[in-house]
This record gives sequence, structure tokens and C-alpha cells, in this order.
Amino acid sequence: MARSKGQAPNCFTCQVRERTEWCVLTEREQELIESSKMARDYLPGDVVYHQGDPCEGVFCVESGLIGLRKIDADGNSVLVRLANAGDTIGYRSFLAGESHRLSAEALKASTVCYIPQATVRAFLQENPALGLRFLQRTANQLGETEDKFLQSTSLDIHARFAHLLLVLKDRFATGVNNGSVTFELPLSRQDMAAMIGVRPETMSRAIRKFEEAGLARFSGRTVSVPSVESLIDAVAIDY
Amino acid sequence: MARSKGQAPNCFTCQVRERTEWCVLTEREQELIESSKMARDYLPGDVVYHQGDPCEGVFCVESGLIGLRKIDADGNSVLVRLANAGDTIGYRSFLAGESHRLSAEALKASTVCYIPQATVRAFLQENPALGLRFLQRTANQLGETEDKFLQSTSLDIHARFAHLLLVLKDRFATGVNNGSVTFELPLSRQDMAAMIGVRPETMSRAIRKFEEAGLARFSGRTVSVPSVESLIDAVAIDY
DNA sequence: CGCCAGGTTGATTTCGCTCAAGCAATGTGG
DNA sequence: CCACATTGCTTGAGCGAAATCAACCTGGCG
Repeated sequence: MARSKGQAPNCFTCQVRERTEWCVLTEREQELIESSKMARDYLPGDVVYHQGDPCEGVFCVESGLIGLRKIDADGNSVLVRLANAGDTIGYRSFLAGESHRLSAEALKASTVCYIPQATVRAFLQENPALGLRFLQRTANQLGETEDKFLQSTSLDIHARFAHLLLVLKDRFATGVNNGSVTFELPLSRQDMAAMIGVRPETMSRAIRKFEEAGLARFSGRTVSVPSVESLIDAVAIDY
Repeated sequence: MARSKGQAPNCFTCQVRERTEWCVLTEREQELIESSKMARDYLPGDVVYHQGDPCEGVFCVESGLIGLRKIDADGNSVLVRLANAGDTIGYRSFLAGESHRLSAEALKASTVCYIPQATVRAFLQENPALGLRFLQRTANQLGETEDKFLQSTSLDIHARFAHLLLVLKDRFATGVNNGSVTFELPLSRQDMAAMIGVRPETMSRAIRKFEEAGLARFSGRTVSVPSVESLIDAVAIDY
């Protein structure tokens, strides 16, 4: 997965540019960002930034997968969000003018571009469209996060787990064969547990229950869902 | 609290303008907003907009207090956020291009200005500073909401309740006498319960425990906290 | 080979939910 | 003006789901 020499990422040829907020920049601005950014490769487990680090810029994921985690007081790490290729991370803390509230860690081999604070700030001042794109994104995430909170109090664990699997399916499943899907989870059980707000032991039992109910099969990090339909039902139905 | 005739709110003389996102508008833009906005008074219980309504503009709270709630599938209403004078509401759905995800309801007698979609959109396009203000605000709320989720899984009910009281204190307490505070909660017990994600019965018991522990006294909607210090301790300490 | 982190499983406990009853304040119709 | 419903809050009893505690297994790695 390591980048061979001479293939440094370039904003103009970047495959994911159209999916990023930066696609609204003018040609001239793209040049500026191209010259001020710095790309780096990360292997799974590598840390892009640490919670508490001063926020000196934002990061744009060119490829791979980044996990954003919070380490709580007891030292437990909680996976809060995933960032795909095309996602920009670290901008929340940047905008709020705080140090990083979360840590960013590569879950797959990834390439990430660093864009320094000064560049971002300048663009935001002069190009309203850029801020608007981030605003839309942040507004959506806020809605999702609110729902997550509401679900954590109103839905039981199995419903939340079913919901999580559906989200992960949408993100990581490549194809669907008449209702049946198989895909690879880039997550540990612990991370999945944290995402729905339960202990690892409880996650384990939930997995077992889902296997017994024929809702999904788990083998290592490979999941197969025989019927997406039944999984959707499981979100609503209390059983 | 009703507005006497001839005192229609005016953006130029608005007391809270400096605390709103709109303070970055130019003189000319202020004129535009002044001429396109529509003010209305609301009594406690009055609804500003309903969850599911199409979002046709945003609302700026001039005075009073607005509660933003979500009605879940079972018909339970969950208080998600409070909006003070100076807060703009409905902009999340506006930005995400959805219909309203929450309902807005006056908790105190309030005056709220409606700013139509077209006006807001035009300003956002032309004045980067406005979008940035909203961006900052949304970024902060996103962080708060994330913390709320994490707390709901890592902190027990008493810690969450203590935390809630501290937040409400900051919002509604006027003065502090050597560590002791008394203030009026504009919320029902049910709303407080929903805010920390518990049932009303559990809220009741928590209140009782806090009184027994001398952490706070409750009489109707009046709360007095003898020692803010001990309340802060209660957030962390498990007892 | 032995160590260790991640995962599974079982036994036990506990916290908060559910169900149910009672109470006070407010409202409504006869 | 009183009888009665309604709504919000409190309290108790019992239950159940998930946390905790603990043991054990597995695979990777020095």
C-alpha cells in the first residue's frame, strides 16, 4: 500500500477531490493549496493527531480509512466517527478554535494531506462557498449525532447493533446479491462496542444472538448478512 | 410580557444583535434583513415550528426562551436543546436542506423574528463572515452533542444530573453568593429527565437523592444549590 | 516458548425501567 | 360552586438488561 516514489498526491489529479469540500475552490486557490499542503502515508494504527494536540491545520483523507476516537478519563478509547477518502478531519476543532478533542488514527493504510491553518483561514475568508460546504457537512453531522444520542436512550442494544451494521454495510459493502451482503469490517469488536455505547462483553453476546437468529454471520472481521431486510426489521422490532 | 403596539422589534435597535451571528452583516445588509424579517410574540407552550414542517427560513430569538424538542416514534417528547435570546434556530435543517428535524416551542414568553430563506441564502453567498459565524457555532454544538453521547454511556445518572444542573445554573442563575446559588428552572421534570436520557420516575428519585445528600433543594421549579463546589465534585465522583 | 492483548463465556450484581398506585394542582362541565 | 377528569409529579415493588467480575481461550509477536 506504500506509495512509490514520485507519486506524491496532487490536488489537481486527486481522485477524490470532487467529493471533498475543496472542490469549490478556484483554479488559483487550488494551486495555493497544492503548494502549501503536505501529504503523508499512514499504516494501520498510526496516529494522525492526538487528542489535546494544538490544532494547527486540517487533514484531508486521500485514501484509506481514519478512525476518530476519544480517550475518556479511565483510558477507554471510544470510536466516535469514521473518515473515508474525501473526508476532511480536524476541522471541527480548527473552527471552534480549540485543541483537538479527538484523536485520529489510521484503521487501514491511508494517505492524508495536511493543510496548514493559515491557508484554510484565508480561503474561508475569501470564498463563501467553501465555508458553506463545511457548514452543510457540520449541520448534517450534528443531526446524526443528535439521533445517535436519542437512539442510545430509546432503542435497545440489538436494535442499535442492527442499525450499526446497516451503516457499516453502506460504507464498506461493495455489492449486494439479492438481499445478501458480505463485507470486511475494518473495526475491532471493542470499537464496535464503543460505537453503540456498550461493553465488549455485551457486544460479544449481541453477535452471538445475531448468529443464532440468522441475522448475520461473523468470522473474524468478515460479516455476512443473509437478508438486509431482516436486519432493517430488527432495528424497529423489539424481540 | 406582550409587546405594546408600535414597539415592533427592529434589527438596528435590537438589544441582542451583538450576540447573534447577524452582527457581522454590513449596514446595507442589516437594512435588507430588517425589511424582510417578520417578528412574532409567543406565549409559553406556543409552537414556533413543528418537526417535519418544511423549512422555509430561520428564526432569531429576540427575547425569551425556546425549547427544541424531538418527538420520537412512541410520541415521547425529548428536549434536545434550549435557545436563548440571541440564538438563531432552524438553521441546521435549513443548511442541511431538510424539513425541520425538531419542533420549537416557547418555554417562556418570547419574541422571535422570522427571516425568510431567500434572504439568508443571499447573505451566505455574498458575506463569508456570516457563514463562518454559523460554522463556529455549529462546530461547537457538534462537540457538545458528542460529549453528551459519551457521557450518557460513561457517566451514571447522578453524575449526569449534576452536570445538567451546572449547565442550567450557568444559563439561568443571575448571581452567586459565596458558592450558593438559587435559580428558576423554565423546565418540567420530564424535560430535565429527557435531557439526561432517563425516565421521569428516575429523575424524581435523583432529585430526592440530591436533596438527601444536601447537594440541592427543589421546590417547584426553583432550585437552590448550597455549594457549587460539591456539585462539581458530584459530576466526577461515584457515590 | 511464554507473554499479552483481544475476544468469548459464565456467574453475579446492580442500576434504571416498568408497572402500578396515590397525590396535588389545574381545568371543566353540570 | 362543587364533582369530576386531567395532567404532572412522586413513591413503592419487582424485574430485567447490561455492567461487572472472573476465568479461559486464541493468535500474534518478541
